[in-house]
Amino acid sequence: MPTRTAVSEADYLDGLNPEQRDAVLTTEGPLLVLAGAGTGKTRVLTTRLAHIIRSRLAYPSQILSVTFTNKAAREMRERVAKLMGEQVEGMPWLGTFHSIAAKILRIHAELVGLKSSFTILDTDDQIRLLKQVIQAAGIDDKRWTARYMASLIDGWKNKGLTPDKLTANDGFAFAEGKGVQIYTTYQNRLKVLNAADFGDLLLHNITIFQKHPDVLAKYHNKFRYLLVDEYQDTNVAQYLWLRLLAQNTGGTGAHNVCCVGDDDQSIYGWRGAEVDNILRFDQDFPGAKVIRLERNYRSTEHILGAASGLIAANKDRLGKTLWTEDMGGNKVAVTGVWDGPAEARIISGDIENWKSKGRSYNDVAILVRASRQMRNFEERFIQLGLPYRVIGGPRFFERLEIRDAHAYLRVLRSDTDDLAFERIVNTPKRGIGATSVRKLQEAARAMNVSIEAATRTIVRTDEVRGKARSALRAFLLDIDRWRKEAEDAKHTEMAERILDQSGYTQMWRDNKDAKSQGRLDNLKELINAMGEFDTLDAYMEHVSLVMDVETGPQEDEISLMTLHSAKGLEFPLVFLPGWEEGTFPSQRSLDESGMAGLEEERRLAYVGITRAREMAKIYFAANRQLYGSWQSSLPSRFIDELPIQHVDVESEANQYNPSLITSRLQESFGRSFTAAQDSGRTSPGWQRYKNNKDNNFGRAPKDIEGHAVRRPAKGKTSNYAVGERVFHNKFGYGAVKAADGTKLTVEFEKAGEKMVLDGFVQRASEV
DNA sequence: CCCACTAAGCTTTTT
DNA sequence: GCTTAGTGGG
Repeated sequence: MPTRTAVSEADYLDGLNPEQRDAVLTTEGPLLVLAGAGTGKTRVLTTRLAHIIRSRLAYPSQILSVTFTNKAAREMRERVAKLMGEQVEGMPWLGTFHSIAAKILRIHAELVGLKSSFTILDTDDQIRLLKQVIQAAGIDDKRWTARYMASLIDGWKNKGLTPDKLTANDGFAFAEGKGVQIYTTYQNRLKVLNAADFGDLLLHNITIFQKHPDVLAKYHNKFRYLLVDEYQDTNVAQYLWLRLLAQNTGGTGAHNVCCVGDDDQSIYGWRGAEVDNILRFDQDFPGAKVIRLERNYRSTEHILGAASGLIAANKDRLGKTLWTEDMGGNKVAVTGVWDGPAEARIISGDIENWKSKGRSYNDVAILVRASRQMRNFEERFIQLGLPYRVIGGPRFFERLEIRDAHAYLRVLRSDTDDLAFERIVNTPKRGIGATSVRKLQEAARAMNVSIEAATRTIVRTDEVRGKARSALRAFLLDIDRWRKEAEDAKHTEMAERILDQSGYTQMWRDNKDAKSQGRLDNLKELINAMGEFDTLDAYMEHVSLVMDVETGPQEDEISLMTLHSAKGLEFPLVFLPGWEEGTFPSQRSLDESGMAGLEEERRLAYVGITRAREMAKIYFAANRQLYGSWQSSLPSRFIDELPIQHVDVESEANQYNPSLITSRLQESFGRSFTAAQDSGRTSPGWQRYKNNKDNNFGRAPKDIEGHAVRRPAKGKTSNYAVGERVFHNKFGYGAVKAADGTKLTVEFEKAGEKMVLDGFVQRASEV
């Protein structure tokens, strides 16, 4: 047992403000740290860990610290190590919810009917397995797709509901009343396969803790302190798991649990996160201390003021008042533009301007609501030759070729991994068709053995004939040989050999698709990634839980990402395009979740603005192309909610019809729009592009000047008369009710009354 | 077994 | 409008 020693000269506390210091030093009892954006949350977390260890309140191995992402866990580990110097032992219980749950489950797997060597299924495996279960149940698999059922089951697991707990719930309302049956069968299949999906990791932990108090007591004794990052993002299962562990830390009946989070940055409600968890903290842990970190070290007064004013419109929040000593600076700029391409032109121009002042591209981020909005920017950047990187998007380990390669490695490791075997038995094509595979599955079921075992039997009968039979025989021989060779050869060497000898790499070499070369490169990269681990087992555990790959050294590049991926990051200059009703707040979010959805969208807006250190620029377009067709759009309500004293409003010169936004914006801001210069055709990058006639950028400059087609004639009044019947691409047919310049009020037959620009309608008679 | 056509659907993302 | 998954014909 470590003994408590007073720390006289605690240099690691230097430079902390009073609240931060309080959060570090309040080690005993439940503590909620409400850490606003940019208030030094990670610093507090890591210093607190260092403090607990340095003061000998606990050994590193007695502290449980959970995060959501591997990135956060990695960062925390690195920063604690830095604070502690070299002599610190590792922190074995610092990791993501899932990696820690997996670690615990491997120890007690048999208590839930698994073996310690269980495999962790990814979403892809999960869906393929569910497909089989749904088909076996004789349910309409068009109406109840495997993907949909997987999301239902995930949802139940996120709520901590095992099949038996679900019956009291609404499990019968799905899949022709067989929702519970599907779920139960799926869970049984997982058990037979000795596998767990991501949701199971937590759920099995909860089951074990609830049914085996002796096991739980062991962890109570082990963990003296609990630390949770991003508490606002926890779902019910994570909450239950935590509650169970927190009941009795150090075996003393204490609740030494410290949760850190920000209710205003809860943006994952759609994947099961419960803001309620953080709002309710002091009820869950009576006597909890709450510390607010409100001093912001990131942004200027105006950025903070704009963000705070916006988030104040939310009702469900604990409330914080962020402040900064960084007074002055630029106001948040709000700019109206004509359409998406114009938005990309203007922002690109701004970025070139920034660069020409000696600042770097790395300082700049463009944060969008939905990834489809990235396209305009990418096209423009490519034209101008501006360097950029897209953050997020499809991840390395989720790629088809990587999953196939992993399936080969899984078969190498285990002769009972049915899902992996099925995946590669005919990849590359060996002439083993769906019929043959079905026979193998049926045989396996009948004999109650794995598919590989069933295959070994069946190739000696006449059940499978001809090419399929010889191919299966050859495949089994390959597998046997690989397993034998793997006893001596290095795992990277084996992987190369298997991919080669199975014909898998050849398959991609023969494929004429443009993506094939990239896939081959990825396979090489995979071997590299494997080389960083000593054994195949170590590598496989890593990939199943750490679905990301270390990013290499940074070039000087503009960052392009979604608002969601931007959480936790900061940039001197932040662009926030697409602030239009329907796009942001997202219509779908509003339709599906109503007021709660709107509040989450608003929190997303808050996250966006608070990423900026020096300058935040918001844009809205009058016209937006959605699902192929153009539609006119209105500025986001969030723009109206920005406090006027922190905002500057401007509009793209001669492009955004100011009368369209008068009602909303000029009233709120009480002033006219100033003009934003569209440097689209004068910027240095555009000059470069124009001078390089031979450039091969794919898109004709049509997009760059092409919007003129749609622009209503300037200074003219509308050609449409009141009462005239018109057609609109999105809203359909309607009658003109009023005309104000080029702005028409139309009563549409289906869509009701809308205000549209006359450039968007045609005479009904001319359609 | 492969390719070509059609239909559908279409935020956000981690593990 | 564009991608992806599923189907049907050759």
